[in-house]
Amino acid sequence: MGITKTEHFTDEQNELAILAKAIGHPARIAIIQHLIKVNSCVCGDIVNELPLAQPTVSQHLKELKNAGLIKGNFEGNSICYCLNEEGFNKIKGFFQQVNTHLENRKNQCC
Amino acid sequence: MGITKTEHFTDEQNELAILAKAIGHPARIAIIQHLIKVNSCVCGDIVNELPLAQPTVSQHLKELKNAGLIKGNFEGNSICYCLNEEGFNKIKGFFQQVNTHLENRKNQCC
DNA sequence: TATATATATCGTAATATTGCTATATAAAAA
DNA sequence: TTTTTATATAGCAATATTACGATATATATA
Repeated sequence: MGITKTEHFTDEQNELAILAKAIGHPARIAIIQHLIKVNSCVCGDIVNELPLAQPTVSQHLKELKNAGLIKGNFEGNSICYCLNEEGFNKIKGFFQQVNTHLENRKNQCC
Repeated sequence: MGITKTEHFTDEQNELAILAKAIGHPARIAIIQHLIKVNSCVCGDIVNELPLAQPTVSQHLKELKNAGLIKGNFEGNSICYCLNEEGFNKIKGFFQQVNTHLENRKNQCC
């Protein structure tokens, strides 16, 4: 098929998957890393930073935005982008659970 | 195309993307959550836990294993799965950087 | 050894993703 | 108002992913 059976999973599981999937591309990792470095910048800077055509970058930005991982605001002629806490806070809890688990389990692994 | 230009990104960016992408499916989130809950279990338990056919689950397990997020060891007739610290440790640093950034930036966002 | 049980692989259909060129839109500057 | 600059969208080709039934493999038990 190629179609994910989202209806059989919980909202939380689907939401976490959407967030992780959005992060799961090297171009989008690069965008996030760049925004960490410069705090905020206009779209054009990201286009210059990446080895991809402008429409492709625009598409990646859209996906990050839809997932709630970045925000974009008009700033004169261009659009200023920065990280969106909301999205990252949602995944934070998941990885904290993983870490707590990994720290607490001693040699109970198979 | 449909082909990611991995050669234009750093090894770290590609590695992080592979890990996030592996997590980016509700079935694989469900598998990880189940392993957190029960510490370790055999493949069949996961098949029973998920609303997917056995070959589909097997495929998801393979992807998590290839990404280094779970480990599987023979245990008699069946295979025992548990989380693999290695993979999760690799993403940990990335999210720590994100969190540090989000905490430190005040209203410097656009 | 033969059979049962557990898991993986093959092959395939449906759908999604990636990346591009061409083009549209929208704000700013001339 | 026209032009420039910045970003988004449409449309498309190549490739990847998801899911399944059928089947292979591999260990354990009888």
